[in-house]
Order: sequence, then C-alpha cells, then structure tokens
Amino acid sequence: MEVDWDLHAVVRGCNTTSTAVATATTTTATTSTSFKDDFDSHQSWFSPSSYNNEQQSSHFFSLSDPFETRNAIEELHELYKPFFPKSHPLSPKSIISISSSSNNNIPISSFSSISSPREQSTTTQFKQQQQPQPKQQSHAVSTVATSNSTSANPQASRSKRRKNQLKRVCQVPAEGLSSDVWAWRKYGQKPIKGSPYPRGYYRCSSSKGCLARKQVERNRSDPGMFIVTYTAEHNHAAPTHRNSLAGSTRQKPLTPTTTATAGDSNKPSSSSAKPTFSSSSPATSIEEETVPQSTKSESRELDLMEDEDEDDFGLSDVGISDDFFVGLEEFTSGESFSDHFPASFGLPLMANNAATAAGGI
DNA sequence: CGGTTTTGACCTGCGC
DNA sequence: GCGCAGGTCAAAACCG
Repeated sequence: MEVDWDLHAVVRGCNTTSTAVATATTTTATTSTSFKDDFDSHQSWFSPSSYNNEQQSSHFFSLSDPFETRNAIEELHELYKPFFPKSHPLSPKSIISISSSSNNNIPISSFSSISSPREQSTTTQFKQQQQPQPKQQSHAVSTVATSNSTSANPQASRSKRRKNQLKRVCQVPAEGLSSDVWAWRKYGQKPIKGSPYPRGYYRCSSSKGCLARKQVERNRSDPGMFIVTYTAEHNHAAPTHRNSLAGSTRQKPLTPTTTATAGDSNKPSSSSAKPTFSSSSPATSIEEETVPQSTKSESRELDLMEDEDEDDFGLSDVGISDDFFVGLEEFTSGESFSDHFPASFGLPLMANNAATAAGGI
C-alpha cells in the first residue's frame, strides 16, 4: 500500500538531520520479531537502498563503516532522548515526533553536525521521494504530543490509544536497536497490513508503572532497518541491569517462524528472532552483532545530545530523573563502556534490551 | 521462582 | 453505523 512512503518519511527523519520531516507517519513502527533469518541472509541491511532508489551502494550502511554505525546509533540515541530527563537535552535528529496532525514540517534539529555528508545526501533524496504523502499522515500525525496522555491510566490509555499519543518514530539499523538501554518486555506482536513483517509491541519492564512503549517493525523497503516507534516516556531512571534474563533467551531451535513473516501472519516470527542470532547474549539478537562497532559513536552522541534541545521534539515531558543521566555519564565516561557499547546509554544492558526491543525479533 | 516470550482474543480508533 | 486494522490483554509455555 502506501505504506512505503511512510517508512521513507520516517527514515528520513531519523537519518537526516534536516528538518523537514515529518510528514510522516503514523504508521510508523513496524516490528518484526523474526528478523533474524532475514538478517542472516542480509549482510547489507544498512544499505539504504531504499533511500537512494536502490541505486546506492550496498555498503552505505555497512557496519564496517564508522559513519554508518554511528548513524544508526545516533538514531537510537535520539529516539531515547525524548524519554530522557530534561537534564539531557537530546537531539532529535532521527526521531520524528509526531505531533499535531497538520505539521508537515517539523524542525529537526541539529544533529546534522554529526551526520556525514552521505547522510545528508541521502536525506535529500528522501525528501523528494517522500513528498507525496497520502492522507495517512494526517492521522498518523494526529497523535499529539500530549505526552503521556495514555499513560497514567492504563485503562485510559487504552481507550485513547490512538488519539493523543506522542510518538517518536525512528528508523534504526539492527545495531541501533541494541543500543536501547531500557528493559523492554514484549507484550504483543501483530502482522501489519501491507507489510511483510510483523510489528512487535514492547513495554518497559523496568518499572511496573512505566508507560513507555516501543514498537519495532522492520522496514519493508529496507529489511535491514527497523522502524522503532516510542510512545510515552519512562517515568523512572534507566535500569542499571535487566530484571532478569529469564525467558529472554527463549530459543526454540527451530523457530521456523520467520518464514511466516512475509505477509501473512507473522506471529511466529517473533520467536525466531532472538534465539537465532546467537550472538552473545541471548536476548539480544541482531543488534548485538552490530553493537560493538558502534560504540564510540554512541558515546559521542550522548555528548551531542546534551547539546541539543529537547524542545524541538517537545520532549520536555519526559519524566525521567536526572539520576538517570548521571548514571549515564559515568558509563559514558568509562572507557569500558564507551568502547564496547554504543552507548546509547553506555549501559551494557542495552544489548539485552535492545534485543528484545529489536524485535524481538 | 520470577520474568519473558508467544499467541489468540478482545477492544478501540479510524475511515468509509 | 459498519468493517477493518491496530493495539492491548491474558494465559500458557519457556528459560535462567
């Protein structure tokens, strides 16, 4: 369907620093739990072929390229930013906040400084491609920024789920997913119409009361990329460690699931995702694999983020405490983390979380 | 034992 | 008002 453009839009927002964004999307996030299979087969996920009309070189996003990794990570950071405490101004670059319906042009900030020329170029292209935006946006966008509207009451939230919810959409390479600091618990998965990949629904497991939610979906046009949509903010500091890994690893050797994804029911897919990857941590999946490389970039991002303004995204509503950041700083400052983890938050856990997040994949 | 993942069903929002 | 699709819930199974 028309979804594709949505994705593009999203991508654009994430990858680009530039502003124009947002036209995008509502349909944002797509998740897929079972990417693993795909990943295995796809070495070049990062290749933004979709971005550049598929003309671009496949390595555009190759892990080997520092820039690319960095980008991915950056994106992640950005995503999280919104959910971070005020103390950390985040740069919105990759995040597309969906705010009022009518806003087609959301200024995205300044992350550009970091972005490599390449990115920009791609971005531009995107814009062009995306221009035609169907009405969907209108509704997607409709989600307003009332930050937590849903949050306080689960019930309430449910009723208004689609209505006024602040969503931040970002496209991230598998790597990026891994960089999620938060612990996410998957509570659902659904096949999305028009998309071969299922969307995974995650909620923050760090705190019971936390309303933060995340949707992970694979980018149809670029299987290597994931579209992550964040809803609501964390009302607590980032977890220092994951609650437990129990169940996280769930591997079913077979996980034939993946196959399904394509279009039909994607249910099974979710299961496959993690296990298969086998990388280091169970929970993690795809993401982990990539993570290591991105490390530095992430730490870097943190710095950047601080400089950035949340306001651009209206992130101010985040309810995270400063403590959270403090902790982050420590991590980031520590070489150990920075070297090994992207850092989105410099937390090792990320990997786990991300994995889950990723989608479970 | 505690937490996560999976999965089907239910509920709600949205478009027509 | 109806139908579709998305989002969430809850039970069962699984894992460390």
